[in-house]
Amino acid sequence: MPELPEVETTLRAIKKFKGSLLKEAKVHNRNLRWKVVDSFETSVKDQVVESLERRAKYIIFKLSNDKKIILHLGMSGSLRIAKNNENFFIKHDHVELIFDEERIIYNDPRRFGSMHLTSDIDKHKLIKNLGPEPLSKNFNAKNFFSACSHSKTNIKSFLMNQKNVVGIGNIYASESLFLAKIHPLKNANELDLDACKRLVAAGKKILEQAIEVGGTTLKDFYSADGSPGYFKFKLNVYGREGEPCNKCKDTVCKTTINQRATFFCETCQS
DNA sequence: CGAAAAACCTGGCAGC
DNA sequence: TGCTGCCAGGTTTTTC
Repeated sequence: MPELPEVETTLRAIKKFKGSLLKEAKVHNRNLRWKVVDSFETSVKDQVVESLERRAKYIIFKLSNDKKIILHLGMSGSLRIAKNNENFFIKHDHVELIFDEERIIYNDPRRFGSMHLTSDIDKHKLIKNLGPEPLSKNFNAKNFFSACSHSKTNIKSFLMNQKNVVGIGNIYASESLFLAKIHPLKNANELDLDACKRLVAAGKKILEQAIEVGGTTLKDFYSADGSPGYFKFKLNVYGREGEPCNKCKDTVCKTTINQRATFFCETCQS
C-alpha cells in the first residue's frame, strides 16, 4: 500500500508522540513478514520515544533505552490513533503501542509489513543496503546516471529497486517516468545524463507534491489520524488505462513489468 | 554475480 | 447467493 509519501504522511500524524512515555506494548498477533520477537513487549515498556523518523519506507521509533523500533507497513499495513478509553478491536490489529491517553495501533491484513527491534539502525539488515533518500542531495543526476550506466534492467524496475533510490513504489514510478518523458521499458543504461536529470527532478517533484496532499488513497490508505490522501486526483497515468493522456490526448497504455502493472503514454514517453 | 520469477498473505471485486 | 479467478500501494527468497 504505502510508498514514501504515504509513510511520511503516517509519520507526521504520529509525530505528536515524540517525547511521550510508551507505557506498554500489546502484541495480538506476532505473525508479520517476520515474527515479532517475544521480547518486544518487555524491551519497549516504559520507554520514552526520543525521536520518530523515516528512512525509506520504514518508520523508526528511537527509545530512551537506545533500542529502535523499525516498522514497515508492507502492502496493506496502516497505523491509527485511538483514545485509550475507546477500546475496540479491528480484524488484523497486530500491535498496540499504548501511551498516556492514546495508543497507536498497527493493523496489517496481508502481513507483508514488519516490526523489528535493533540497537544499531545503520547495521540492520533491512536498512544497511538502502539507496539514497530521493529528497536528499545524494539523489542527483550525476550519481543516478552513474548507477544507471551499470544496470542491465529496464528503468522502471531500476527505479523501484530500493538499492538505487528508496521510497519510490509502483504508483510513483509510473508517474515519475511520465513526467520525465521516459518509456518504462527503456534500459537504464541507455538513459543519457539529460534523461537522468529529468527523472531525478520528476521523482523529487512528484514525491514532494504527493506528501503535500497527504499521499495517494486508491482505496484503503488512511493516515494515522484517519484522513485520506488526495494525490489520486493528480495522477497522470497510474490507473488511467484507456483514458486520454492529459498532455497529448492519446490513450494511456497499461503493461506488466516485473509482475507489476505499469502505465504510460506511448506518445509522450520514449 | 545480476536479473527475473516466485513466494509470502488476505480481501475485494468482476464475471459467471 | 455463491463460487472462481484475478488484482492489489512491497520486498525477500529462489531460480536461472
